[in-house]
Amino acid sequence: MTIGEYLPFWGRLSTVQQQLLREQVTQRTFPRGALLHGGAVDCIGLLLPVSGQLRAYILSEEGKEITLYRLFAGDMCLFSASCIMRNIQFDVMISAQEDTVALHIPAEIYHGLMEESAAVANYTSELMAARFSEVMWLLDQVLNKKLDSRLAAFLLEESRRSGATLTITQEQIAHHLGSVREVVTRMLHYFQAEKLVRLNRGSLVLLDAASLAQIAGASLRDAACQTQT
Amino acid sequence: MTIGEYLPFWGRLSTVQQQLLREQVTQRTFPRGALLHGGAVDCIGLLLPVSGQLRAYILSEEGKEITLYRLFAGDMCLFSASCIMRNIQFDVMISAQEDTVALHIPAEIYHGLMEESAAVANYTSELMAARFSEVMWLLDQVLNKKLDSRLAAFLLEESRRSGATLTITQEQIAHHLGSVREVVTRMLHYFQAEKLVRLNRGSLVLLDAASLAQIAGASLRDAACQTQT
DNA sequence: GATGAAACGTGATAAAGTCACGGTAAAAAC
DNA sequence: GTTTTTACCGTGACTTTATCACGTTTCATC
Repeated sequence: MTIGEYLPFWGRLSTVQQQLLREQVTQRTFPRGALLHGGAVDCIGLLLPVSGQLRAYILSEEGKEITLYRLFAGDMCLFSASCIMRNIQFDVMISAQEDTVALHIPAEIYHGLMEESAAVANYTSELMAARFSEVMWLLDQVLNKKLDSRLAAFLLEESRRSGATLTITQEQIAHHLGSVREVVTRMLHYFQAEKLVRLNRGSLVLLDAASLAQIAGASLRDAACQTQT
Repeated sequence: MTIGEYLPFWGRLSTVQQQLLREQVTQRTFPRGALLHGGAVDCIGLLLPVSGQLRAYILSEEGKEITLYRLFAGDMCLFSASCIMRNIQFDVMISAQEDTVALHIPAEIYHGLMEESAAVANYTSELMAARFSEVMWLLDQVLNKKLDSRLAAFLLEESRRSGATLTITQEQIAHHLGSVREVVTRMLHYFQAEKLVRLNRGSLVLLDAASLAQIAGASLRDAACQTQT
């Protein structure tokens, strides 16, 4: 696996810069559940997931979580580079949702490239704009949508990746949505009463995706938006 | 007023680029309440407020608003440039809170500079990071803070600019906070009962800033953060 | 099979948003 | 200068979501 394929600006780097990256980029693996960034964990540089899944989220003092966005193979993880960005002082947590392999670019290296190369700097802008866009979408959801539609949309999005059976606890769902377990439990039971899902311990099965999609309404991002970097 | 003073990257531009800006940048004035961007209003390029105040906010289908951030003299308004940024597809509204004078850089000009100059591209990144940071702070507030502390913090921040008497309607306050008038009304009456404020039609007076600050708690950004660009 | 932890269930209460009014003061119209 | 209109404010009833405080079930492990 060559580095260049993961970096859109590769072709616009000098051979010296390309050589520098080839020497400095390393591959790292993170076990499911590992915390990659946030809290006490220091700045580690930039990450490019090759396989697996990373999750960016914020964590309140009381332990409430909400997922900001998730990163899959090929997406670039900017916030592991928050040290690069002064002006970013909020604390985003990033953890591996599955066993994840990622390419690692040390922060100083990337920072140096940004200074030298307009292509790299512009790529960084676009990347940040993409993440910003996702967070704005989230803010709109939190403020203006009801939880049942957000929950239905979440279930449908998950099932796009893993099929009708989702292996996830109700507490994890609540953490994704920025809600709490009790509320998710009650709502899932309402869904079950309507024969939209079947609940098990630690998993659930979607029975009626069409009705869920109707409840989800505008909270459901279409598949096209998902793949955007 | 020279353009260069408003643009940190001015010194790192070529004389040709500087000349281009001098020719293309114009001064515009917007009356209080004018909508500068969002909804049907098209992309206008980049704005640099010289005096006055701009407000960026989102608007739900039902008409609920929340302020994302505000821009004062010297801040650069990125989102009027969302056409520059593909990847930004959410709809941020920007309106003049007061009569506002701003320098205007046409979108194509700025876009061209970003392509050519790493300094401009990096400045754009930093700017976006700063806005992103503000929105993340807001998201945290919305999710994790109670409305009384957010309201108290808002009143204190406003009074920093305009003194103890705030000329603002309860509905406007609600729009800043992403809440609704009724809730703000009830909470303000609670504050009045506690002798923290005195309410009038279309205005209110802060009576006990210290107690308000205590209610505001962690929702109150300190003055240092305010001036950051 | 006992034990402990993780996951789930549920009722009571509180905070905030929604709905539907109605009142009052200020501004505009005549 | 009154009348009319509009913007702003007040309030009760109800819904949604969060919080608190438990209890129950399932599962792995000794």
